[in-house]
Amino acid sequence: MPSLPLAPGLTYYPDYLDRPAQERLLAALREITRQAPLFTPCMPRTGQPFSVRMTNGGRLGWVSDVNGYRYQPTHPETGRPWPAMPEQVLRAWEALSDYPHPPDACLINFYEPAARMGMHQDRDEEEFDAPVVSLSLGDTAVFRYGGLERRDPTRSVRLRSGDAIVFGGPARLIYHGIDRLVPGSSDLLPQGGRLNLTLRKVGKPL
DNA sequence: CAGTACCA
DNA sequence: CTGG
Repeated sequence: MPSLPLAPGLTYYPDYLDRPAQERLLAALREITRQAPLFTPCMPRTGQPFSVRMTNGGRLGWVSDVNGYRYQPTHPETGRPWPAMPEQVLRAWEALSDYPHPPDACLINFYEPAARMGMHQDRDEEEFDAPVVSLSLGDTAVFRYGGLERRDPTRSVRLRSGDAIVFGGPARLIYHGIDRLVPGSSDLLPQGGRLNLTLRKVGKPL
């Protein structure tokens, strides 16, 4: 499996999923969004909505509302438990994470063509020994990454449908975000847009 | 215990 | 970029 180090601990796997695998994963995600509809998260304190909508699979899901960021076992609107993670996603974690326990959470972010994600760190977990594994589906995204401090210099790379990226070791807590999508860059999603899955181990293993 | 994946 |  070809891979490129973008920075120490940050590894890029171009074309990790071939087209048939992307289509199978998309079908599984449609089933998840049927059980657990996309919701619009908002910023703590201000209530400013995100331009990205999200849902989750797995034991825990990441949510954000006026009260803050957290992981919780149920959907914020339906109150039901999150659907199971797709089998494919577990296989990707086993292949890419080099971590001996399964992930607790699969955050599913849906980007409409104009959606963005500001620079942030994934630091709401307890277990930073486990990496974060990210899978991209649909339109190409301009992904920006920096260092452990907000002011550190940044670089960008385009993430295309089927690409994977792993944030591990010294890159586990780097700042990263999505500047924009490249319109019309994929025909996987009929209406355009992008799905991003991030797999995380939230709690310390028993 | 505080912490802004937002915006200005 | 920083602060709210």
